[in-house]
Amino acid sequence: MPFEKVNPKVDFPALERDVLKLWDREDTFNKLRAQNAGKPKWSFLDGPITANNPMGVHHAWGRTYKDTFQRYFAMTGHELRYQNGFDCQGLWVEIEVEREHGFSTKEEIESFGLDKFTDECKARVHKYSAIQAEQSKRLGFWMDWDNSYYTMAEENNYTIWTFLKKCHDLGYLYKGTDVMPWSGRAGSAYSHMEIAEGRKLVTHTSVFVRFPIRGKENEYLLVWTTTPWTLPGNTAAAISGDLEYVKLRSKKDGALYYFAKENLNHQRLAKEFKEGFGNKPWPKDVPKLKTLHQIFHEVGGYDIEGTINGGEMVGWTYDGPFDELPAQQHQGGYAQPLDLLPTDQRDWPCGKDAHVVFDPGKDNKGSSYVVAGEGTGIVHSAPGCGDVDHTWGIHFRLPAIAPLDDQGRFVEGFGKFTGMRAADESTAEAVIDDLREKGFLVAAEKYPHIYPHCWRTGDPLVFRLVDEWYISMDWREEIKEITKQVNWLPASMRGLDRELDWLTSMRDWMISKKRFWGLALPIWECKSCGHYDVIGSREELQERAVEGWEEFEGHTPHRPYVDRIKIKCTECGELANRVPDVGNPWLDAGIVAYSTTKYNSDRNYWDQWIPADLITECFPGQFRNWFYAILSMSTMMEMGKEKKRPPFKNLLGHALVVDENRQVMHKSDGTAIWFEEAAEQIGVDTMRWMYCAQPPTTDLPFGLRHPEEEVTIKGDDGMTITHTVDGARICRVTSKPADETRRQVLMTLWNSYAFFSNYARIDGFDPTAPQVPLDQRQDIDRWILSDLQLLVGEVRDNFEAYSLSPVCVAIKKFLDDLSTWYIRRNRRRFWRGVSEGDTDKLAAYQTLYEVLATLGKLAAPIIPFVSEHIYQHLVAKQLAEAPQSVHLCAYPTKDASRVDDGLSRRMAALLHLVGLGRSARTASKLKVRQPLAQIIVASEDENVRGAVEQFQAHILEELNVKKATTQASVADQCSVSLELNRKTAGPKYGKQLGAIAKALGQADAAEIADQVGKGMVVTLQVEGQPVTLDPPDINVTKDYGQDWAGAEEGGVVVLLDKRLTEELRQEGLARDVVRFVQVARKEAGLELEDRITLSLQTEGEQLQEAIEVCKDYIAAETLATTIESTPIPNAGGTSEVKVARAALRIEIVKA
RNA sequence: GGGCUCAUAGCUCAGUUGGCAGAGCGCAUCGCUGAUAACGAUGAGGUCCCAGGUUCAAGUCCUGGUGGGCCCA
Repeated sequence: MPFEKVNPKVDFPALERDVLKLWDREDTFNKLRAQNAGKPKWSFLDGPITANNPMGVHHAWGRTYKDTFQRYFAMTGHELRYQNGFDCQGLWVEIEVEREHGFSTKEEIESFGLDKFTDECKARVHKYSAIQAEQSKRLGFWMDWDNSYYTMAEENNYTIWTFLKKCHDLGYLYKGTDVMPWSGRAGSAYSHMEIAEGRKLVTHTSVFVRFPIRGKENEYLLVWTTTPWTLPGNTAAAISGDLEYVKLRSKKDGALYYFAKENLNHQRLAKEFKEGFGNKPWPKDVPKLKTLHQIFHEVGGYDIEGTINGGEMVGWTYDGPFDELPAQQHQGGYAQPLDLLPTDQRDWPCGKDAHVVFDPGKDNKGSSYVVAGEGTGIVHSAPGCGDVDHTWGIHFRLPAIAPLDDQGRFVEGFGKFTGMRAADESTAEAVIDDLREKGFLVAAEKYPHIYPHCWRTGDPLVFRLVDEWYISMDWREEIKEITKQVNWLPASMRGLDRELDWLTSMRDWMISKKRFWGLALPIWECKSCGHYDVIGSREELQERAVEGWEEFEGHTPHRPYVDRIKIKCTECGELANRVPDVGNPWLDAGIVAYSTTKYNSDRNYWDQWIPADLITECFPGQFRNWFYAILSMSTMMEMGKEKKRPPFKNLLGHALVVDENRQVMHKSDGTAIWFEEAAEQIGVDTMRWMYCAQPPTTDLPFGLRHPEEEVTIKGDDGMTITHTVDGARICRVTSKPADETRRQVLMTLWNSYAFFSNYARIDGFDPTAPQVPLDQRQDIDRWILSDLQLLVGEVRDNFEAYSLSPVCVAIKKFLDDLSTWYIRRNRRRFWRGVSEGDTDKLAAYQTLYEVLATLGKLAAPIIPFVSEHIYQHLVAKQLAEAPQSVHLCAYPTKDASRVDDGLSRRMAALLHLVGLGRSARTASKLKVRQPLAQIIVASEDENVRGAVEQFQAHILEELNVKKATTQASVADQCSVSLELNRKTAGPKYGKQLGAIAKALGQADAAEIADQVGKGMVVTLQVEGQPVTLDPPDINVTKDYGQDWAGAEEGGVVVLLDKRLTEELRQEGLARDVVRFVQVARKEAGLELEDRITLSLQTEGEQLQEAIEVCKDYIAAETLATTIESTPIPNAGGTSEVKVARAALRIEIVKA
């Protein structure tokens, strides 16, 4: 079968779609799985992708890594699981479903019906997991798509139950109260893991408020807060014993204020006013903040009446700003009923009786909790509204007044505030108005700051006292031990240190969320006695169920059905209900090393696949999220075993995909690039190469989306694509890195393939012909084959080390050598006519064939589509017994016997000296088409001299010279200058170095260069003392006369003879003519093998003479049967050019 | 506030035990080309963030500062 005629202009996306159809038709993936069944296992564990939106190019980096490694380990003969994962449960899905229905509160969901709501969440997950699967297929991601795992699956949820029961049995599960960041709209607390992701710069109204000190006339504590809504919950005032406080007498009303002395003239947010907050500027509509001095000065001035140490204020009591509210008068705090408080808190005072000045002391790192800073050095403390305040409250017996319900609104007991949303600015205004009326307000101002927001709804978070379920982290040392067993890659990311850091400092893990769609926490709590049980499996639940099993049976363990089940309290015998909370979604993803590998149902299977060999994910965030969850949950599952297994052996992280200007891309402003847009405009192989070649530590500047430029993509069979699968309009995507990749890698490979294929077709090359033995092939053949073996070794080593970037570097370098040296140097072997028994031509074909076929296999895991296309045409269609797909082939192994180090070294030397030759020509403005009489190569290095000898023909041709000779030195053909080699001389002579360099500059350069050249020790007089220098201590540079063009580097000197004879000049002109004729042939659209009649007409005498002298040469090069000097009638192509300033008219016609 | 980390060409980044400051991209000039919208050569472009210190010698080691990033509080 003849080889394909290859068009150098290739449409890669179209080619990729064809290859996808081929794989589909041939069922290639399943053949691969069958072929590898029973072989040694290579285990990959997929981190679940959130099945809530279509894929963008930022997802494709990790998925390319996953596919590339799977393909490599399949080709090296391993059995794989190919299980993809979808992350299904959690608030993010609920939010989208809420949006579709226009819900904004939890009540609306409840009246809609929990059963219908969770069904819709499931449906949404199914919709987007299907979309993501289709997109992944287009990326070439080979997975067992019918066997993907879903974190909402029963096995996943029940395995988490197993985990939670283990935690409970070991005493790590507990119920606690805490003040948590809370989203009113989402109706949910946020774990500390999530909060970091939603910080925004906003402007709030902050207030200075005065608290009248009890027992003193007209004296006040001055406090400051950015959250006025917390003031109704005020319980105490915190100071620092390390601070000095001023007594300031205001002239306005004679009131005496206490606040930290440092704050009087403190320039608040002065730096932010000038420089902004990080990369965000100071908000335009917010004036510069006033100092306290200014505030008091502007209302009539003040006097300072002395200072007092903070410690002396401890124990003072004061009147709170909202003591009239019922909430302030409720014993033990508000709004919890007294009998539900922990017993030791039931005798605590009510809020209004607790108003005391106290010193909370220092945190665990030794710094004071209260500092002067932005406020007044007196901190308003509300244990029901603040995180740290709550901790203080427990320690100092300060009751918590919890004002908010689960929607973030004030509950009963707060007077006119009841029903208001804490996060609304109007609530702050209402509080401020009230304070003003009652004479508590000193000043209010606009205050910009970074404030946490709900990362899904965008609403500001408030702090709310809640019951939540926690896993204590007292076993963090065990998690660390497992963590240390993992190989964290890339090493420079220091992943192990970062994870250990997190494990050291993390707080107990809050695992509950007061929502609907998620893991049902298997905790059944008895209302009457407070006892709770944790259920570890479906079977256990059935056994314990005393009510509701019939309703539940046939449903997944989700709300609302699982809530129907009641069990009998083991303590008091009453009915216990499931706590309504659902689980933190990182529990869902964290269990997959156990759930997806059938830990509970087929322990033998788990045993074979865990620990996984590899997981790979995007780094940012995952130390606190998936990495943390999977490591800690796996550790718990291993508790009690003698030898604890890590869930995986290697973890490979990578950075983010950003736009070309290194900005994060956003869906909201249209800059996020959808997967299809990129795939069809850039090509998937190009993208895959970009991802693999990128150092994993550095963000990948992918490209730009132009939301204003809509494009239509021409698909197969006249089909056009205008929208993504999700209905977004497809827009133009540009990418300089992709263009570069396509040009330098894919096009070079394609062109090399096209070159081979087009000539092999003309010549009828038969790949099954007996191989020309290596020792009968040219040196350059054995060189490229030797380098090919070295490449195989290097690529394999790096794949095994999970290091893709060096694989790409090595392949690209080889491809470059192949294209710009091997093929370039051997073109004439392919051009010349076929003749019987021409083993040299056959050797060239066989060499290039082997290189391309092997290269295709090497690159197949990274660029599976082009590799497949090339393989199909070079191998599958040519050799009947060959595997049907490149991906069914065995990955190449290094054959050390074909490596010839000496040859590789000499070829490297040759490439170097040819480069020097070109640079010498360029420097002397002698273009390569102009033949020169001779080249002299001088070097001490025998590889260089050997190269000149061995590759004589290549040097003559490549540098267009008539003769090449070597010398050990060119000392007598040049003038020299000297320089001291400080690297070698420094350690020997130390302080004398400067003086020696000076002496060397003054010495006789020629004489010393001669001595150095002969390897002699050089003696210099330095400051009256003799100093001896070894030859390596002196660097010699040379200058050559006007007859020679010289270039030197690394001990190699190349000299080109610049003197031109008449003959050389004519030959140069003839080569110019040939080149123009070739251009004319190409423009006339002639085929490579077409013969022509040629006419060359010129007035230039020298040119005419040159054409005459070199007629045979010109004819042979241009396939001209005759060369005329008169016009040809009906010429197929004509052109007017200038050769050496003479006009030349070229006419050609097909012969 | 604490910890970690980074600062080198217009851009992105290398820079080994301290020894003549580099690569890729971009730009300019020249060249090669009947596989190559490719490629090759050359050039311009530097306060190696600042200030001290150690050393014959510091981009590199030490101290202090400035600025950015990440993490924790």
